[in-house]
Amino acid sequence: MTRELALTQPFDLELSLTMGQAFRWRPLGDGRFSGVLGENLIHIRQIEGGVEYRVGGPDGERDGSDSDDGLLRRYFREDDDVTAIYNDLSRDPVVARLVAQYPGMRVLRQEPWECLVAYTCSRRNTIARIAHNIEAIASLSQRTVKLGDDVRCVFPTAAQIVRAGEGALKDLRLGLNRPGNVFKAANQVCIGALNLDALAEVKVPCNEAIRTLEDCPGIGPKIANCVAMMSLDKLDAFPVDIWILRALERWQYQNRGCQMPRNTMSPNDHRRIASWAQLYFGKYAGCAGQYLFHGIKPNK
DNA sequence: GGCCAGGTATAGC
DNA sequence: GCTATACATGGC
Repeated sequence: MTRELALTQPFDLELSLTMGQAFRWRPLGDGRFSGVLGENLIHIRQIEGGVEYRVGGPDGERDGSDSDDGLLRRYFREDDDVTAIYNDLSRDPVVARLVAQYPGMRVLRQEPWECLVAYTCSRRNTIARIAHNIEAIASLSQRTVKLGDDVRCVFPTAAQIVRAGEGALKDLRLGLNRPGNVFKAANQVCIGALNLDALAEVKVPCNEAIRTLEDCPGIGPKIANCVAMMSLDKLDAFPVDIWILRALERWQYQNRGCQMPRNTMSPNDHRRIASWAQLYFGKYAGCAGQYLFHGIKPNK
């Protein structure tokens, strides 16, 4: 059964799903996208005034419900005041231009654990290969969800990854992300040393969440900021990668107070730039960063 | 082959 | 603190 969901604010489904923040959406070729959200396999496309979607679970397609609507609204951050965010971001002329050019590019609210693993795989990697890595890791759950002919794997819990073992991860060829990193992170979550849901609470400030994440082996400032922004509701987090550095340089942000790193970027350089960005772009600095990332990346 | 891709940990100063 | 370097894998 196809279900319609009204979305009243600026929204570009394809751009939001494919710009490189989330890695489990595949085009089905007819304007629809297939993706796994928790225990649900979603087929979705944009229509006038919102989206229409179908949903499947372990036993195949089922009727959508109000709670599925809620799941999608939450994922798309429909609860944000998008126009207010855009107005706030438009204090900067470059971001203002990008917002006008790409309206409706939302920051998706991803699952923290999956987001952490995905960005742990992002070191010196390409978006296509991160997606490939994530699908490989998903297969470790051995739990499928179905919708018609489409069969996908649920993303494994930290406990399932620990159970699968370090050797299973090694076989997946995760590149610079040593298998040990994902495995160690899974262990930290398993034993409760890293409680991602607690970090998502409003009372936990961005910088505190980031500090906690950085205590985890294999997680540095870039990944910590990504996880905070895209899964822990800290829209002021500001991940700095080589594309953001290029954007800051290309659009001359040195002239707006940004202190660029001299050579290779140290954790202190990252903290300095993130602090500047939070002052300069404001409380939605992460959204500004997402626009800079999209604006600077080739092959759009 | 050489270079690059959403970085991080480590060892040397 | 800062800097250089190793790290794993695949595409162009």
